[in-house]
Amino acid sequence: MNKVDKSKKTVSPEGDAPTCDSSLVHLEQVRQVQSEIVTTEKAQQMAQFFGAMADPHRLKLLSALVKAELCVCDLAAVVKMSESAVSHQLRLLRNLRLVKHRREGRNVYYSLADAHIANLYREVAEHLDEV
Amino acid sequence: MNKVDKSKKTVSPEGDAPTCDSSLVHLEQVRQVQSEIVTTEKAQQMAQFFGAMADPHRLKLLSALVKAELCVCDLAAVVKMSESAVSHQLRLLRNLRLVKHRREGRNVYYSLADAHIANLYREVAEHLDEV
DNA sequence: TTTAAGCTTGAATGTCTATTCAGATGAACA
DNA sequence: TGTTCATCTGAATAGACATTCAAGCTTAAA
Repeated sequence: MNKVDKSKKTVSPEGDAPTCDSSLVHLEQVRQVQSEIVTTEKAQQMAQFFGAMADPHRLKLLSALVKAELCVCDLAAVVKMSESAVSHQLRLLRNLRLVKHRREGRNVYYSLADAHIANLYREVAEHLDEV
Repeated sequence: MNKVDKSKKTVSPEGDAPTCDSSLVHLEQVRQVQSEIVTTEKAQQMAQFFGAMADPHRLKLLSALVKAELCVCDLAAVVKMSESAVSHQLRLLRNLRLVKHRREGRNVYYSLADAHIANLYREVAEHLDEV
């Protein structure tokens, strides 16, 4: 998770002819691919999403929530973190819509936002077993 | 992407009885879930993987490689980064087996390691469009 | 209405990460 | 063999992130 595009490097201005700073082996292909790749905005959005899952503690929280809806103090106990730390992480997951929450009395219960998240989690877990 | 488990917090030692530092609303459920969640090792492995996709520049590289096999200088041109920066990022992706490479003369061509990566990429891209 | 439990929050600190820069490697070509 | 091109690498700097600590809400029970 980082900023992005405080970059405007010195790369061939993609303007004309086979000019280039440090080559460009396949100019045509570069142009074509350049027009097809993901936009910076979308890439940032995706990076945020992947970033949310790029932390062992958050993955443990998610793997717990795959099993059951749990309140903060229980989650803290399950993953052995302080409640404050868990709360910070849950806020992040909440902001990115990976989890949702509801209040019941003094407790706040968290659960996965939707089935996609669980599926994605499982897919990667299985992918890594294959390799 | 971070270290993990230089943590051993002060949470109920999960050992015995209904003891607990700061409550524990559902002791039984906590025990059960605790036995079912992902291991720390696996969580770290998954975090590394997600971490590899948690950067806009790397996502652009991957989205380019979804379209075509490309050499380093072309990739640099496509995503408008220095070749050095691209090389650093590709090394990371290579180490985590997201991409593979082959040398041809003085050029090194990169491509996606397998179909899983492309699928995962597309899934998340689409998921984010839904919301 | 006091007190406390459950959760959230902001600031501060330590750690990790990405880029840049300079230099090194390996392959091709003169 | 010497030179150039394409890529890689290590060190250093700057920026991002996670946890802790202390304090602030909100709800329920005394």
